[in-house]
Amino acid sequence: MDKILTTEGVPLYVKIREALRAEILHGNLHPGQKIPSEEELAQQYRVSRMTVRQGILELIKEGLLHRKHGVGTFVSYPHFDRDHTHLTNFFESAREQGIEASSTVLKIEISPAPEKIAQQLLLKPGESVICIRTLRFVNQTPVTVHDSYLPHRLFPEIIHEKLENVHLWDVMEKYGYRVKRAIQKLEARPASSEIAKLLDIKPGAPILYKERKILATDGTVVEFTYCYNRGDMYSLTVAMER
Amino acid sequence: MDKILTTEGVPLYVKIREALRAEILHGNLHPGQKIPSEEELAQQYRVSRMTVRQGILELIKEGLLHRKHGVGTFVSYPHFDRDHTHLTNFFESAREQGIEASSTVLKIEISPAPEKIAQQLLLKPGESVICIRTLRFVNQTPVTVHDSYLPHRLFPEIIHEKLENVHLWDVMEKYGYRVKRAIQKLEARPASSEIAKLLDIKPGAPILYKERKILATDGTVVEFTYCYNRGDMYSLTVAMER
DNA sequence: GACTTCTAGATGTATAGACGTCTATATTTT
DNA sequence: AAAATATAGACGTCTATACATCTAGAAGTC
Repeated sequence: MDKILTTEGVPLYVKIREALRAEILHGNLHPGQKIPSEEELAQQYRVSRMTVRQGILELIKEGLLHRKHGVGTFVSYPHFDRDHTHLTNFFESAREQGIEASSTVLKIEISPAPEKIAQQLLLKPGESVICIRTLRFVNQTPVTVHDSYLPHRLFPEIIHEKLENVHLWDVMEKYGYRVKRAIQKLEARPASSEIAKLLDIKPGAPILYKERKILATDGTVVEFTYCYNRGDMYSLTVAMER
Repeated sequence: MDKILTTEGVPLYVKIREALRAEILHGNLHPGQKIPSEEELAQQYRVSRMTVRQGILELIKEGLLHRKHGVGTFVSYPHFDRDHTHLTNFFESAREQGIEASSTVLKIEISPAPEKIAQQLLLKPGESVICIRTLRFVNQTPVTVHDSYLPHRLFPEIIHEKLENVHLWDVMEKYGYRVKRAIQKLEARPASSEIAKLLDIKPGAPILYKERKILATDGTVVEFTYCYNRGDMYSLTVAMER
């Protein structure tokens, strides 16, 4: 079965990588099965072993294949993706789980960006930002306080929008920015008296504290938010890969 | 400055990778700066270009370097280009940041799996598991308690291994399992008196609590761990996509 | 001055071959 | 039967070389 790969302009190792991926996806190679050795594939596709190797190594990095020195290369078992890698919208995921969710806006104002915010949003010092403090409820119980900062330049009219019970991200889409990626830093912190009062808990009670940077599809930083989540009513599940 | 790397048993590309890492960490190469070309490094270290390339490519995968076709290879800016959103090995990432890390084993025993553990590890009820409690230190300060559960069947002799100051994942590799993926559930919780004593904090102080399931490259569940991290000394950064 | 073209330097792709190291299995020895 | 040993197969490391492609800046042209 000598295969000749004729498409031009595509590197050979990419063709081999994709050929292997197709074999796996179509079930010709199934999970746990050993694939042909580098040498065999090299002969089959009439390329050098190093070229085959480069293709295989990329599939290993992706997690589709794995190998063991001196033994061989094998197809990995697919992992059940229970939504973990994905960024979810508070209202959407609450609705999916049949939970009642709502939100109120406690404050909204325009002011010059504090230094840290300017740095995170890639703004010039003093450029103006919209600051929005919201309180979110699950089944009428307050669970989260958000202090969000958005570049005023990108969303000039947002203060006139209805923001109650609406997700900011949906509003952003009206301005042409679709949320794509979040980078979140997580810590456990004691509740300050201010936050404790809002969340109806004791000062010092554990808070899941998040600093969150949101990027749009084009890479623009559209939001920076401090999140204070009630420790006893909030958990976050994430998947990470090596 | 022709460098001869004499240590035996270590691949050349690893030596070059570590030499470059050292240059960056010690500030001889600073963020944004262009590093010597592959050809120059090859001559400097007296190896072939492909060997240099392999070392560089690994640092790029780590996020320490980045490159542009036709231009050159550059040192990344920390906390900006550098990707700290991947699953990291405690000891490796501490070393990369120049932080002193250590760990001790408080308990190790073999017992039948509790129901929840069996479910998470995909074991039959009552199948035996290895339970390991470790305490991790950063600069001599205790920061994390781990209660890890591994299927006994997969790692029969692990209780005889040296586990102090060694990452479990490195030991697992001896048994042919390479860690690939983690699914982690995060919460903020108050410290129990037991955990508080171990971490040298007050009971009730905030803990970043994690339940962590670890999958190997072939998809096997190799570990389930409860992690108790000191809230004031531990943070986790994750990236999520829509 | 503005535009186009050329070129040096850097990374990207690809080859062929050599030898090292690891693992499972078959073989031999005890 | 059990243990030690040898071996074949597969991946891991490394070299030397060649040419392709990309980018920034230099050189030339209008």
